[in-house]
Amino acid sequence: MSRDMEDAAVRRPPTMTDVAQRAGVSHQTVSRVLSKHPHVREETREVVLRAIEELGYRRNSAARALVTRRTQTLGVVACHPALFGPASTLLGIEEAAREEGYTVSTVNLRRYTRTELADAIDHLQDRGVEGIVVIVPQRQAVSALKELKVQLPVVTVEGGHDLDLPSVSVDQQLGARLATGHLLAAGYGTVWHVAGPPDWLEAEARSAGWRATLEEAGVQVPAPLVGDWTPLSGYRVGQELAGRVAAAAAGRRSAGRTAVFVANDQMALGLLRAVREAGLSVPDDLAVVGFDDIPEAEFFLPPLTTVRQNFTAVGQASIRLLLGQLDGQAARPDERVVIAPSLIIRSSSVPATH
Amino acid sequence: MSRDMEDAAVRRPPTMTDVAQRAGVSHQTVSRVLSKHPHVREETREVVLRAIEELGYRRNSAARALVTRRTQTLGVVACHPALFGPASTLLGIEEAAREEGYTVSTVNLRRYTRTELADAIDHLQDRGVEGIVVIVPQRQAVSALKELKVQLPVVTVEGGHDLDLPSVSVDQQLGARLATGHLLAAGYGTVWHVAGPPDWLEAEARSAGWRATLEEAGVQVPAPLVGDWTPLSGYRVGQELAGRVAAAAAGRRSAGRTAVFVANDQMALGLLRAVREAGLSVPDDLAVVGFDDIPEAEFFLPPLTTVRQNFTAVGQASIRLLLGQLDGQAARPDERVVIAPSLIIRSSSVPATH
DNA sequence: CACTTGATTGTTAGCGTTCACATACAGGTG
DNA sequence: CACCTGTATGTGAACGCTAACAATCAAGTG
Repeated sequence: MSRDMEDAAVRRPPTMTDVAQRAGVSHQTVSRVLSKHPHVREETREVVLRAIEELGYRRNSAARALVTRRTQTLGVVACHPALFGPASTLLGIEEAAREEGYTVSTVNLRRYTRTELADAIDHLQDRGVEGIVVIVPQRQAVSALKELKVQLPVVTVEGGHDLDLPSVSVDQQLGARLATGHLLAAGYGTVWHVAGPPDWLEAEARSAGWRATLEEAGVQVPAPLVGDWTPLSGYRVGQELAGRVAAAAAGRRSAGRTAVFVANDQMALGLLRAVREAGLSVPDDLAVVGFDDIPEAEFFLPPLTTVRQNFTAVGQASIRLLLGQLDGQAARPDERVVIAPSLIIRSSSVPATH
Repeated sequence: MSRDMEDAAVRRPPTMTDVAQRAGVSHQTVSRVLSKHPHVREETREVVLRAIEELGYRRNSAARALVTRRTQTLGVVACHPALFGPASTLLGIEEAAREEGYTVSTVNLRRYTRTELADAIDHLQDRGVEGIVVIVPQRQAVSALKELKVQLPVVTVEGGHDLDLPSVSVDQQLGARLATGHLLAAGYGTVWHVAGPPDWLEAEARSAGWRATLEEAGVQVPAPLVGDWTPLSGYRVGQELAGRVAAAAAGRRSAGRTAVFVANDQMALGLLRAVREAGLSVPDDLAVVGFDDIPEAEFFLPPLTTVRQNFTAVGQASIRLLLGQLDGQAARPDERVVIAPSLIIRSSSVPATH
């Protein structure tokens, strides 16, 4: 009985003191070896390392965190992590963090309500993360975050730059300008626009970039159509658009073919299907440009011209900013990183007759 | 100077003792309130809660973990987390874990070498996770894991059931049978197969299910074509297949149209494009069935018949198994969970002439 | 009324680290 | 040779919490 209990006690993981005992040194020397302190004799170092090896010892992270006040953990709040963009960003963040010796704890939200966001941040703070990256693509979430007044260092991603927090985002306006400009340059008279949901900052910025480009070119700005990022919404909008294009084609012959800039690739996919079903040809009757460059885009029918975002860079930048806040005690709410997207030209925007 | 230092010291987060002092009780009473111990007078409970509120106190998770020996954290090792399947599984895991009061730390691998896997698991163990979910879709990774002999509870996902570890996976064979059977039933004489990379267990199982179904039906089994999951590889294979189908069509008229079961939706997309470009029609000249039901599949041209996997269920099951191991001390390596997939029929496999 | 019982609170001792400090010894310096 | 300097080690005290054990008091019980 007493023996059993002893055995059970022995089975618990070895501590630094156990290692010290085995190596014939003090626990502090073991600690020094582990933290690569310079003043340790090579011989003792080896003895300690051998003891560590033999016992299968690993430092207790909780004890370490307790005394150092550092958990070496960062939190991430994400939404829609099964979509290509968010998932890629998440990957970039995790890799960059691990590179710097940090672990990442993620909380995924189904919807972006104030409560859910608050709960997520609470959860992470309770777990002792040292800082948080919040992916806040929606206006609603941004204002919720503004009211929350988190005690920890926070970096926002895709949340615009209105907040008094360091932020990283892709230059969505630029992306929209590249797309729209490309279509105008290719000789299309009009560029329609299928926008994302109104409260998404990315949707807004892409709309704004599209509109500005048209205005600057002195072209009339058609009323934007609105989708919700899903292929289905793109399909529905596409049906409507196909109708208008067909009517226009019947009305004025050769008045300059029309084009459409769709706010993401998934909606563009749905739109392509609708256009096909309407018996129209892409790009001859309607040129299409998307946004995101999901892996599938190259194999759409036809292959989709689109705007590529460097999600890895976004992830890396957000970690850089967060760690910057952790090191330099002072928060620098003015730090903004803007990543430039690039246009990938494929056949959905290049008429064969060209 | 000394005042500054005092201020800095004061600024550090309040402890349980601070709360106790303010509430006029012992720190232990505060602890009892927090852990919902029954024997606390309602009045004191309120006083304590108010003090907590006023000081903005939160429990120090490191101190808690140190004494309870529980970090309330689980680790996940994933690969290709930007792909739909893995990302969805990850999401399911995180949600299920959070539901149970656990936090999830993720490590993403670029490639599945033994070293990378070992490093990832090491990293997680160093961080004190209580258990690990490993998504091991490749044979190579499974054998690496076998040799690793991790001390912690481990659950494998999509790693087959050969390991002496609890495991969760989707019944890939069944999925392949549903797909192949559906095509045979629809009257297609032959079902080709585009397989995934050979060392992927999912690819193997899907091949096996396809082969078995054909054999059971007494149909000749064509040599499988092989891709690497990417749309590009599907495109290349599709070009080859289109050539054969065209040749066959020229040779024997109406000898029963052919069909192909592609091991994932992305390759199916590439294949669809190749078939189109070859001037053939899907499903009239060639019926296509995919696997995964990615959100885009419904909007392919034509909409893709495919096999849907319930990734959320996979995530939940893996957490259930892992927590089961944590509670019931004894590891139960015999626990297997198999999730049944379902066939989603769309027009890529239903000829219009039908 | 002494005696058990249960509710409510407090006291003390770790958990396994790191940090600050003390100690011991070697080699140079005046 | 006393004295400083730097290297190499050990000692003791936190870190902030929970668990185990006391202690106190009110309410029943025989």
